[in-house]
Amino acid sequence: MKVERPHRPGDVAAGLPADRAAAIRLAALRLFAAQGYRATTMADIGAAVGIRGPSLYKHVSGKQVLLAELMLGTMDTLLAMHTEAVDGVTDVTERLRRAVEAHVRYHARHRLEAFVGNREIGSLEQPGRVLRLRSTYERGFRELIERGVAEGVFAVRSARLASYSILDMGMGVANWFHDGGEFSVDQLAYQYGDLALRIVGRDG
Amino acid sequence: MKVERPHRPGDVAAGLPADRAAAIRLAALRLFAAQGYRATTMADIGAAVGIRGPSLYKHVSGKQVLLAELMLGTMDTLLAMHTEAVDGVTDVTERLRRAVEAHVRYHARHRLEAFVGNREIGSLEQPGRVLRLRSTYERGFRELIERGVAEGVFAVRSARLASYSILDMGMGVANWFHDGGEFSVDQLAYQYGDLALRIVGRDG
DNA sequence: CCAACCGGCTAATGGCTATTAGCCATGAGA
DNA sequence: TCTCATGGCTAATAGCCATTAGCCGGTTGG
Repeated sequence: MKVERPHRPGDVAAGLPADRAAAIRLAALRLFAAQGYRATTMADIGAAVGIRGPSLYKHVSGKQVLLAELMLGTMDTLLAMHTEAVDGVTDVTERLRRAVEAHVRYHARHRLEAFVGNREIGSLEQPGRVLRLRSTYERGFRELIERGVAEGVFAVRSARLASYSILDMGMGVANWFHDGGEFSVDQLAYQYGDLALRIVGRDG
Repeated sequence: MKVERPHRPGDVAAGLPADRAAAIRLAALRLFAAQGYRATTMADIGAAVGIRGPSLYKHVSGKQVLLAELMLGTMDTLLAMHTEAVDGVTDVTERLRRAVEAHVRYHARHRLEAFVGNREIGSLEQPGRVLRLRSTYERGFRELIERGVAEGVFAVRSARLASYSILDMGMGVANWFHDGGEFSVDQLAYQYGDLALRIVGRDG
């Protein structure tokens, strides 16, 4: 019945999943984002890839695992982008700019993942690992701002408040960004970098 | 069985609800915040006020109505605080400061309402009214920033980005604030006011 | 004193859901 | 050609849940 077209390298870049399991994960992501985890049924996910609910179990092991893998992958990608952006940069201003740009880029490019990741932590049966990764990520920003203050380059009353502000405004991007809007991802990242430097009192 | 202690004026201020219906709404708010709307059962809400699920229907008309009233009340309060804060203030800098302070005060004082309001819009069967109120609220900030730019007092590349940033960082307060922490509500409001003025390029 | 209401309760009702069991067609490899 | 893994399917399992129906003890206004 199904004509299993062989997978070509370009497909992933074009948004077409390589195999059925990947298609299922993508459909789950979209549905979790649009309706929420609990409101999404296995039948919904199945319908989105053209099969019935129970048939999903031939490819993935369950709904909760789908969510858990999604959220772990999200945090891994975010942390990887952060590390790569900041790697080898020692100047604290430049380092903050790059960290914020990576943060915003992530939330614009992976808006559904970010959206689900932020809303559905409570739906995770074992949120510990995800929460730990998130703490690590947040701490990186706070410590960077503290360093900038210690070096006399930044001026903030509270590094904690400044880091929360910067992180929260970047996460907000996932709520409204869409391709083809007023700004490209790069423009957005740059402008949020500016705003972040203003927040820490260093807008040179 | 139940000893209906007469209600005294101080009770509301102490967090004790005036009547059973109010107690139910408060329990629902807490549970919706902690577990999510869909994960919260009528039995849960009943247990939180010491009765069984079906008995709730003697006081409220249903789960969905509980959520809808909650979210409408949330937006009404937020808009009322905003209006009261900026009423009669014409100077654009001062007006922005007061608007931001009201915004942050709301998200610190009513963190559960804000939390639920932001997460459960998708659970509302008729979100139109809430979304309209939210748009109105956002527009107020954007137009205020545009005015500041037009007057040459603020300097931002995009009033839209600046307003989103300010709103998002204020909303983030609802995610971590708790009484007895490092900052009081007033301190928080003031500091976020400063950060907002920095964002719009006016940190006088 | 008593009738009616209030506000509990338990027992349906009607529906939905994740997951498992077991069946079957297809197609590929031996 | 035969076998068997693959990946569909439907039916069954084992719940859970919002809401309604109907019962009943206590309180209270007349």
